[in-house]
Amino acid sequence: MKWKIDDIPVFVAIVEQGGISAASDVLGQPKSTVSTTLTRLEHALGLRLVERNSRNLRVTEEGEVFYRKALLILDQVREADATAAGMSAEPSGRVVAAMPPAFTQEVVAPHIAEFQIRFPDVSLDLVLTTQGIELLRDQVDLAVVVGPKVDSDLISRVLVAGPLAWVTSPSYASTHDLRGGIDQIRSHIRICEKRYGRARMPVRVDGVQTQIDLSTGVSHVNSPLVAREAVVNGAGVSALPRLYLRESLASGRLVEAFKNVTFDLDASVLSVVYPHRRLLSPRLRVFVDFLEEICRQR
Amino acid sequence: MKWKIDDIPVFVAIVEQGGISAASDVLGQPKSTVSTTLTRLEHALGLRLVERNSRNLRVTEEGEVFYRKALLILDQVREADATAAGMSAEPSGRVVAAMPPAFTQEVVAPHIAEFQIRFPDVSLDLVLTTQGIELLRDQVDLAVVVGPKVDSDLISRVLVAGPLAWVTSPSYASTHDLRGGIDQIRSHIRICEKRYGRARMPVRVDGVQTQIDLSTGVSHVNSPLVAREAVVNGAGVSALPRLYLRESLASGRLVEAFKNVTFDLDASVLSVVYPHRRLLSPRLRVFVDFLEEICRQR
DNA sequence: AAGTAGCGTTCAGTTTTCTGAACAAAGGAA
DNA sequence: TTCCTTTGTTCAGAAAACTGAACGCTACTT
Repeated sequence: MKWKIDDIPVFVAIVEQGGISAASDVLGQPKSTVSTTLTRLEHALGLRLVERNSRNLRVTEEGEVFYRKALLILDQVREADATAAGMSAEPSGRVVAAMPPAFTQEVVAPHIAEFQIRFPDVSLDLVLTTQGIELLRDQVDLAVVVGPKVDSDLISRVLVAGPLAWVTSPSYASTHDLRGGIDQIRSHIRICEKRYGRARMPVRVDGVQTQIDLSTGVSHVNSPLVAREAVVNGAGVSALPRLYLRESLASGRLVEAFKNVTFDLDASVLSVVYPHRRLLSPRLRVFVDFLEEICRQR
Repeated sequence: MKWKIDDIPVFVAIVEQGGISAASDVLGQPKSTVSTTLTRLEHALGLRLVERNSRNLRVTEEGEVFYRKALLILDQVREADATAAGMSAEPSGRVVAAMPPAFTQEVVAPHIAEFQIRFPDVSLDLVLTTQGIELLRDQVDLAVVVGPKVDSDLISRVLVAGPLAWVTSPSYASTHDLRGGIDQIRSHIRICEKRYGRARMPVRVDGVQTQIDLSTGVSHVNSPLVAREAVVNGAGVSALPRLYLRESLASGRLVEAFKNVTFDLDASVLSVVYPHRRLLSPRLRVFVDFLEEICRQR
C-alpha cells in the first residue's frame, strides 16, 4: 500500500467542498498543500479521483467509490480520537500497584472505600509483595518500596519518612526495670523487623552516637505488624515505625520505652515509584496523590 | 486532532510484535523511525500507550483500548485499498462519451453489442452532440471531435483520417454527362456537408492543384448521412467521407464519380480527446481502444 | 564478576514534505 | 472584446520527518 492514510481527510474535504481552495479554507492548510496532496494520492492509488481545471471540478466515478470508503475510515478515526480524548481526560481503568503487605493492610486498606467513592471508574489491583519490584518486568503500574528509591528512569516520591519508636506492653513495663545503659537496654529487645536487624544499628543514647546490635540473639520478621503483635503479647521491647503505632499507642495496648535512645531521622522511609511524570495517565496520578494524602494524615 | 493516522500501522505492529525492533523488521522501516513514531503518537494523544525499556515491553490499558480502535481503522483502510486496487485493475463503471451523431449511428452503433459482451461491467452513456465540447464543463469523460484536435491539456488520438470521395446515384450517373472541366463538375454538386462548404475548397484536377466553390448555390447540412440520402435520391453529386460510404458503395446504392478530382489527404479527420494519458481509468482506456479498432476496420 | 548480544533511544546529517509566491487559465462583468 | 477576480498548479526555499551511527541499558552466558 503506497498511499498515505493522512491524505484521506484532505480528499474528503475536496469532494465535500467542491474545490481545492474551499477545502484548504476548511482544512486550515495552504491550497498548494491541498493540491499537492490530492495529486500524490491519485498517483499512489493509480486512479484519477477528481477531474479539475481552474473553474470546474468533477469527482470521477472511481472518486465517488473511494470517497465512500474514505468516509468509513474517517468514522473510525473520529471514534479512536474521541476514545483517546476520553482516556486522557478523566480517571478510569485499572491501577496495578505492588506494595508491602503491612503498609497495604494498615495504611491503605482503611481508605480503599473512600478512594472508590471518589473515583468510581478506577479499579485497584493491589499486589502485596515482599520481593524487590521491577515495574516493567513484573508488569505493574507503580510500587511502594522501602527507602528513598533513586532510579534514573523512575520517578520516586517519598510517602513516609520518620524515625522508629521503641515500644513495649504496659504489663512488660510494669514488671521489668527498663532503665540502665546500652547493655541493659539491649537485653529487653527480643524481636524486631528484619530490615533493622543489623549488628551495628546506629542510635543516640542521651544524644551520644553509638551502635546497638540487633542481630545476635534477636528474632527477626519481615512484617512490622507481626513484630508489633509479639510485643503486645509480652515479647519485650522493639523498635517500630510510628506509621504502624498510632492506634496501638492511642489505645494503650503499647507504651513508649527507651525515650533516651533515638534513631537517626528517616530510618523508616517508604516511597512510591512509577515510570513517568509526563504522560502519566489520570488514574495513576490520582492514586499516587491518594497515597500521599493518606500518609500525610498519619 | 493532532495525531497522524499514518502512525496507526506502526503502533499496531509494535503491539502485535511485542517490540520496536521486531516491529521494524515487519514494517521494513529502521527501528529509530519506529521508536520516534511511537513517541510522537503518544505525545500527540497525551497518553502512554506502551511502557518499555531495553528488555521489556508492556502495553498499557490505554494502549489496549486504543489498539482495538486502531484495528478498526486498519480494517477500513484495507477495504479502501482493495477497492482502489480493483478499480485500477479491471474495466467497470460508466463511460460518458460525446460524439457526433453520424459517427455514432453509422460507425459506433453497429458495434455496441460486441463492446458490451467484451466488457460487461462497463456501461456507455453516449451523448450525441453537434456543438463544441468541453469535457469538464459538459461533464463528459471523452469526446469524438472533428479535426486533429490539439489542446494543451487534452490527449488527442486521430480515429479517422482520409480523403473524401465523390459519389452519386447510379440513375443520376446514367442520365447525366459527368465529364468535363471544373465548371461542368461544379454544376452537379447541389449538396454537401457544412464543414466542406467553403468558397475555395482545395482539390486536384488531373493532379493539378485548384479550388472549387462549394459555398455558393450548394445546400449545406451538418450530417453526412443526410447528404448521403439526398444523393442516393438523385440530388446530384456530393463529396463524403469514405467512412460513411462503405455499405452504400458495396450495395451499389451509390457509385463513385469524378475520379480525376481528388481532395488533399486528411480532409476528413475525427479525433477522440480525453483528459490524460496517465491515470486513465481502465474503462476509458478500453473504450478508446475500441473506437480506434472499429475505425481501423472500416 | 566480567563479557556479550540485542534491545530502545538519541543526535546530526540527509531526504522528503510543506508552502508562499508567482503563474496560467476560466468565467463573469463592464 | 477587454479587464478583473478567483481558481488550481508549479517551483524554490523553508520546515519537518527520516534514519544511520553511536550510545546506554538489560539479561544471559561464561
